[in-house]
Amino acid sequence: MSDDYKKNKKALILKSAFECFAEKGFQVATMEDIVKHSNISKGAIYNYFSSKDEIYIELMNERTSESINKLRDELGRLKTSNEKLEHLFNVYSDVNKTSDYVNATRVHIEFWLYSTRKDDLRTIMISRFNMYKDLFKTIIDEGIKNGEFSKKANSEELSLIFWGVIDGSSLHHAMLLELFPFQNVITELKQIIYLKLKEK
Amino acid sequence: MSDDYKKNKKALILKSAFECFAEKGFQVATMEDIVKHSNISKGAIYNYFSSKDEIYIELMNERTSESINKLRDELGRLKTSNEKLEHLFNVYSDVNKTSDYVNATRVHIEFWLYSTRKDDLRTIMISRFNMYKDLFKTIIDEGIKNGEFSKKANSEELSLIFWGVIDGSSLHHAMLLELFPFQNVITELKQIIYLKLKEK
Amino acid sequence: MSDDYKKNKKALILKSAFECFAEKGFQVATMEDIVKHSNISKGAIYNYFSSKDEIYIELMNERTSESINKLRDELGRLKTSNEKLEHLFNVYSDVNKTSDYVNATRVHIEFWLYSTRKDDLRTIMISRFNMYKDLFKTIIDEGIKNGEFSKKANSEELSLIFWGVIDGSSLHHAMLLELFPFQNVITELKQIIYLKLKEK
Amino acid sequence: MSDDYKKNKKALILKSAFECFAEKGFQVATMEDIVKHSNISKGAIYNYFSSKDEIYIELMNERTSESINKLRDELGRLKTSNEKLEHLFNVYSDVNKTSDYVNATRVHIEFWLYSTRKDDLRTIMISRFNMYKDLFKTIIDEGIKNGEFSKKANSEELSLIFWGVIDGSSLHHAMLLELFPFQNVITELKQIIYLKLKEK
DNA sequence: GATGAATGAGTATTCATTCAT
DNA sequence: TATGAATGAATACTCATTCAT
Repeated sequence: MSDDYKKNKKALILKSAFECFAEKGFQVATMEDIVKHSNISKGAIYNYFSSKDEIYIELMNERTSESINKLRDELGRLKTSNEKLEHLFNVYSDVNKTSDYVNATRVHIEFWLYSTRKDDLRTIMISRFNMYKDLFKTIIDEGIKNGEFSKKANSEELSLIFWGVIDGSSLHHAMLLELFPFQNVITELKQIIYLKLKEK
Repeated sequence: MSDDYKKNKKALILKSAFECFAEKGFQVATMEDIVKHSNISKGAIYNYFSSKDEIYIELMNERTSESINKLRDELGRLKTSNEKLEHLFNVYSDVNKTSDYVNATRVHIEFWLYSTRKDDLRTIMISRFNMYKDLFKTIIDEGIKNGEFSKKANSEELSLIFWGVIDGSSLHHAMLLELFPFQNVITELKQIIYLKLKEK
Repeated sequence: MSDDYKKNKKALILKSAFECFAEKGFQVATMEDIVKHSNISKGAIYNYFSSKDEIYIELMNERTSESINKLRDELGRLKTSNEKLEHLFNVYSDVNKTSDYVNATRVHIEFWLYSTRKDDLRTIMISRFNMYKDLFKTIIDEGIKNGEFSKKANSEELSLIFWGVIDGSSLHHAMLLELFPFQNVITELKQIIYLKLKEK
Repeated sequence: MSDDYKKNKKALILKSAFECFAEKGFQVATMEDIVKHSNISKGAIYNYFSSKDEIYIELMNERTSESINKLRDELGRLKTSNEKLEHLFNVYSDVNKTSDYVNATRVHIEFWLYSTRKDDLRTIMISRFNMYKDLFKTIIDEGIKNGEFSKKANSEELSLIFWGVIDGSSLHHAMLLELFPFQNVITELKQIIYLKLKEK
């Protein structure tokens, strides 16, 4: 079979797995669920992945890489630090409307907790986290350097605040759904962060 | 047996359960784990709780009630909105030093995700969330009313930002441990929120 | 404590046990059920009976002895074989109206099956069965001897038919309840048995 | 795997289950017993049946259907009401010699009691009972119509007596085994029923 | 004697993984 | 490669019995 065929099949399995994990949670979703959802036999799945854990890990790997690459790509196309920062806020301001985002939140946070207890994963997740952190931090640092932002801004902490709000609010949003004014929160967050960035 | 005896036993079981859930997660921790950890027999545990789920729910109920009551109590003793807000920041600025807090985070967030999928729990958790939200919001609203804070402040969104950072950063902290500068983040958060609260 | 007190308590326990076994069956009813139903503590019950099995066996012992003694007593007061036979038919013709009888049937037949698998009980139950069989058989034999019944009657087989119908119909009745015309069956049985008994 | 293979496997499991239930009773026999007796793994059994209860119910369904179909088939081949009735008596006169019959009795009567307490099963069992009842009753009714039997015969009650003796005696036989003269009882029953059927 | 909390072996059921076809 | 039947260790929960008070 061609490599393409295999890649496709793997992708199909991962997609199904994601949907099953989103619906029930990783622990509760069974291989049988994935079999039914994907219409791929149990044996076939085990030809591509050696365990349920591996599916989980590979799935999250792929999703995170994809998401971070996409972000980097988009940011790379923008010029000013202002534009870049703006873009970051927009991404998360829009994203919440889809019910996909709620599913993604559940799966990602469950995986985050899961990684917390596995040293090999923990290392990976920490470096991933730092990538996200640096994404924001670098924008601020560059903005400071080129005079767009105030020198008083603490890029490290502001970045951690930004990602804290993103993850914390995603968690809250996953529970409250339409009751949670995700967009307003992001807008306000942008405002107060800019108060700091423009502080004299 | 006295009511006190029973209360004590229940508390003992809950404490053990919390520690087991913290170590392995609710789904992975087994009743056998709790038996071994608590030195209380399986049958005895089932005399006090009708299921593993009930242990989980009662455990979280108790912890949340306790925590929110404690907060309210402490805030009730303070006079100005400034003092109250300050207190809230301090609570979460200090709390992170204990490894207990990491455990608590893991268990609480896992329960949060768990509740996301059970309608009866979801209702409860939403009202709990609103209590926390209102705790912060009320301080701001009162501060605005009595002139301590700027009228430009959006109490609702600021509250959601505050709790977003608390929960999001707790999650990040649970992974990064001492690598995560929890205190600095809170300090910075306080600063930028105050920028808004003091805005003219 | 007086012997009377003890006897009373035992009787109370047995009564409760019977009602629990009737409701759920011996295997399904728990000691806890008996505790709740009797308002006698678990420990107390074990002071009077050494096991659930013992309760069952003693309960059935008592009920069977009582029932057979009552029958013998009533029959002893009657003179002719005709009267005696008539009485026997009447007893079972009336008995079915009470819902108590359905309960008794369930418990007795379950115990009968249970005894089937325990050699010590089996011996006892066989001798019990023979007592019932002889009760009917003796009436016929005496009736033949004193000329009330035809010499062609096979007392042994007629007795077995009688008790077969009683037990079989009780079983059917326990399922069909008011749909089962117990009384009609007994009446018809009496008729055809009398056809034989009066055969020339 | 072919449908035949599956049917076979199911039959194998049911056969094993029947033997285990016969030996120990449904409640006492464990899934582990069936596993050992059948040499089929626990998981495999659960691939074919969703619970121990389902095994029980499907087992009894099958056995009853089979038995009633066989009876109907055999009776259908016979012409006169006399021949048909004769056949029915013969079936139960012969059947008792096998130890299989004792096992069947135990399992069937335990299931009868069990159904007594489950409304869905009760409905089914009542209709099953009526099939058996009608089998006998119809023979009598036809015999009356075509002049083979006396008009004085009450087909309904005679049928209930017949099945009462069959079930009651089977129960007695299950306890007394070779001590119970099953054949003689049936012979005598036939005689007295015929006395009625030939009554002028 | 009475109480009811504690014990822990026993039970039905699930599910990740394997493997013959 | 794909299939899905088979495996069996693992798990939540039950309940007869014991025993400290």
